[in-house]
Amino acid sequence: MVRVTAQDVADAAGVSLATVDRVLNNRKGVRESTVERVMRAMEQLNFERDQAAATLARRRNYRFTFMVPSGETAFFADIRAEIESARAHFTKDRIEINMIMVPPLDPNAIAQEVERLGADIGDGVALVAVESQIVRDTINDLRARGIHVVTFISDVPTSGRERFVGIDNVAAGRVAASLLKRFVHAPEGEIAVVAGSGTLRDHVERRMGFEQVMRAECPHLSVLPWIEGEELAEVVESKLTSLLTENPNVVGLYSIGGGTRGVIDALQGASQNLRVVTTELSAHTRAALISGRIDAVLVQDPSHEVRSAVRILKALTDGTQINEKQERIRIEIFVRDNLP
Amino acid sequence: MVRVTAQDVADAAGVSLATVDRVLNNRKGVRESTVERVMRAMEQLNFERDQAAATLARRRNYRFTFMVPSGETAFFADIRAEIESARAHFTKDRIEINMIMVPPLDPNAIAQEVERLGADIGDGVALVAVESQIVRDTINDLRARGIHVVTFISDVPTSGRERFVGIDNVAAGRVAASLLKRFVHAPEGEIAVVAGSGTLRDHVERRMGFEQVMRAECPHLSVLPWIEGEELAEVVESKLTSLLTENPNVVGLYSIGGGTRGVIDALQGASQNLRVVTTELSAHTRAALISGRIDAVLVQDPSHEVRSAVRILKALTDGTQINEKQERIRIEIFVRDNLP
DNA sequence: TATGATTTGAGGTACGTCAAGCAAAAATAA
DNA sequence: TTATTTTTGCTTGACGTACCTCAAATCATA
Repeated sequence: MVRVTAQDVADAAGVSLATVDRVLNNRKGVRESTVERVMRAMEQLNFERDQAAATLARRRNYRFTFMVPSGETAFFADIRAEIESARAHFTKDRIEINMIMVPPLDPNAIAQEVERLGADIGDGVALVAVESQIVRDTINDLRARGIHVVTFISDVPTSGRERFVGIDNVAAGRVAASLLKRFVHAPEGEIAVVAGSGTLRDHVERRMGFEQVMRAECPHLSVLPWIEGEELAEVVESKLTSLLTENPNVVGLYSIGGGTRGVIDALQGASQNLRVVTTELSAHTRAALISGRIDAVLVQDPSHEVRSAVRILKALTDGTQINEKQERIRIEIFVRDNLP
Repeated sequence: MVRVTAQDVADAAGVSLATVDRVLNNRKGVRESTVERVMRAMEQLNFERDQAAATLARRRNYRFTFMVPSGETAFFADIRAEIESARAHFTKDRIEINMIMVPPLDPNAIAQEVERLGADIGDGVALVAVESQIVRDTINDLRARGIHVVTFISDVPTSGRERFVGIDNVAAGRVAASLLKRFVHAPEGEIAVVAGSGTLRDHVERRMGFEQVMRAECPHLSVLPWIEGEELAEVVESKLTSLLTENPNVVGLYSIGGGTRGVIDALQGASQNLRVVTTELSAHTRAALISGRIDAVLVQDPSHEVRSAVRILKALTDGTQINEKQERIRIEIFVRDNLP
């Protein structure tokens, strides 16, 4: 197996190495017809520039910034830990990762941080987006400056972000409904929903998906007005406790995210016939899965998401292809027996 | 961020670059005390050799061989396709992948192929192991020759293989039981199990896990003697059809692997109260999930497994660390709504 | 045809490591 | 002490690409 080098391309195209180099790095001063000739040669020889050698020669360090909410949910704590660990891991690939914490759910904070960082923001940004015009504008400004942007966990599809790294949250909601539909044996009853925040697109979408399926396929189950827990365990617990007292016929529960600990605490005295699906894989949900108090947990793997965001940002700055299969973020279903 | 180079280490240790290089590639001719001094310097400076530059300089091509069964199950067809795709994908990292097909379930064939290949087998091997002394010996011989070995999909833990790339199959069986336990609403009934082959350790383990949970937690469900389908759709279909006719009270079904198409065909006329968990994500299982004829599919991601095996073999030959989180192969649960 | 602008070639240096060979220094043996 | 072996330093040339300069060739325009 012999690698095709830029020199080979030069020979094939009948030009010098310097010209191939100019084409490769689209420097100016090459006639259009020559560019095409070189391109053809590259295709024919199936030339792939050696990225390792290139970054070596370039003395290039990739610099990416992660902007994540400073909130205290278990999930974002995980995310931050994974970013730290990725920072260490990726130095060997000359990738420098910068983590910026921003107050959660605050579009202005994102915009301000981006402004404050200026050029220090590096070659690319991964940010947990909040649905807002300010964020859209910020993203578009970054793109206009040639900085790559991926949204992360929570998307703003209508912005110029190049990619979204995360799960399809509508589908996640549908999965939750689909599971509860199968888990709940009662011929009729109520379903409780503990919502997280309504500002992040992800939670809204999950609820949408959940209700779609419930409405369409579970006429025997009625979804109660959802509880807003503000992602705070204490709030969740007290609200859920009173809901369960007031509605003795709750047979299913979906916790959309944030404050899951409160859900588990509130379930202490609940009926054994109450089937539960939550999000977040923490010590609490693990214990509850093992004890059988909850039935399934729907998760996105933070470790995978961080790695994926880094790889995608690198591919974007290198202008190389993205391996779709590798970057597919799964909606993972954990039951007691496939806990990692 | 400045990279620490071998030259920096040399300066810190008060030796020349050449000596650092000797230590780095454990060449002989360096006094023990000097080796230690260099090592200390490397630790202090937190030196990480630049693998990219190293492979570039070494003019090294990694060569790995995948030995996979030539069988016709959808799963192994997928695996082979993924290996092909990995072969293309990894050339840019100077990794050459060789795929050898061996007759399924035949330990001698594996041994013979290894012998036939000789040194052509390259730097490492990934093989779908069959439980057998011959295979154990073959693996140990390879290791003795300094060739790295990982088992793949199906393990032989008592051999000298350095890693197993695949899922915990006992756990997979437990998951299946755990799901069926929740899916089945009937107060009592029978559970049918369609087994694959008994020679591959993976299927045996899945059955173990399944029966563990069923026995311990589902006294109201009795597991019927399992059907041996020999991984052939036709055989599975006919055997399962007669089983369902003879046992009208079958309320749950677990298909362990191989010939899943036959399962689906046999289910055509079955009771709507029959809950079904299978393996393998194919066009057939997809369609059946969507139609609701089956409830869940348990899968291991072939694409991930192949990439993981390659990365692990590379890390082993480089002597670098393995990123455990990245290499965790998931027991994936697919329902209708999280299909990729 | 002369002029200037654009395009191309040639060549060098660098990136961090590997892999040699040879000479010098140090340690060990006689 | 001298001879021998072992250890170390020094140097050089790759690997494939980037990036720069300078000169030569080609082209367009007046």
